[in-house]
Amino acid sequence: MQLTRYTDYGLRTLIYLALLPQGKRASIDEISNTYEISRNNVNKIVHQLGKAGIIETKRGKGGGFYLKQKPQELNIGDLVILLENTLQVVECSTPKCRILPACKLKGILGQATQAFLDSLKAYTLADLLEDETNNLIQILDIQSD
Amino acid sequence: MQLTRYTDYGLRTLIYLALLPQGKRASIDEISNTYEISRNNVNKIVHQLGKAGIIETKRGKGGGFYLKQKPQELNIGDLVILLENTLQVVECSTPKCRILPACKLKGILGQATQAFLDSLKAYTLADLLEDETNNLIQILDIQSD
DNA sequence: AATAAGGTGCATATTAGATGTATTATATAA
DNA sequence: TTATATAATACATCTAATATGCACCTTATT
Repeated sequence: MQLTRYTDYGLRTLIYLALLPQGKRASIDEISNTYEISRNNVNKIVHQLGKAGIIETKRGKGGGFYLKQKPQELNIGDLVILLENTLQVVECSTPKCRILPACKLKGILGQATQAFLDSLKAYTLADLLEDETNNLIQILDIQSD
Repeated sequence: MQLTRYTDYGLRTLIYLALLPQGKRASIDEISNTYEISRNNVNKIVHQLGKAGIIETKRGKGGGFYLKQKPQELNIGDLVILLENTLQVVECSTPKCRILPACKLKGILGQATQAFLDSLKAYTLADLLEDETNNLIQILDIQSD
């Protein structure tokens, strides 16, 4: 049971953006280089987050993107739902499982998935930033100016 | 986020076994044909369940396997832990994530995974068998003799 | 016009998972 | 003791989702 790297990278991108100084933009290359992840993947993530209204993107020279919402307003559960392409933990229909009409497993697994998401919904992006002993801003080499 | 088919098939195999009349054995071919799933996959599952002491397997003519424990003693959460090869929902180490030492996501996702498993731990194999309107035994064509 | 950025589409590579084939070990029955 | 039916084991191959690469388009700034 794993989330896709896409989802992971999406959350990391948002962590990066949440740490940017007010008014500053990030670029796809910047995120891609910082985390050493594929430029193309970041491209898609940025595009999706932009369409979802979570970040504001701007094309052209001097363009880039930044968080449109406050970190404490971005719920981790909702973000995972947005980024992950499927949350159906078993595939009953293709090929069709013989016991589908009488199967109680679907419902039980659905409940468990809901418990997973509910647990995540107790946190926001802001909760991913706090840390006492280390410093994410330093690790990510985010400039303060 | 999906469980492997292996896990799904493992649970289906156990459902089948739980419905067998006392003293009767199933074979790999029987399970494989009934659910129309790969013989080889069932082979591996049966082997693993045997090693784990959940079923009793017997080689040779007239061999086969049956549940060693009662359905109400087999916890779904534990079964998923047994069958699923990884429960680490993100891979932080390969390649190593830059923010690993300061990352709070790991813990939050770990909690959510635990919530998923705790939800499953409220059920046993016996809970997968009850159903009022349909009849699993009929659907699976399990003979009563 | 040049340049730097995101947007879009498609091709390719990678990998986990699933399936296939073959052989071995074991047990039963004829 | 031989034939047969079964699980155990090992390894090869196929498949599909995911991830990455490449090319080009669109937009904005200088």
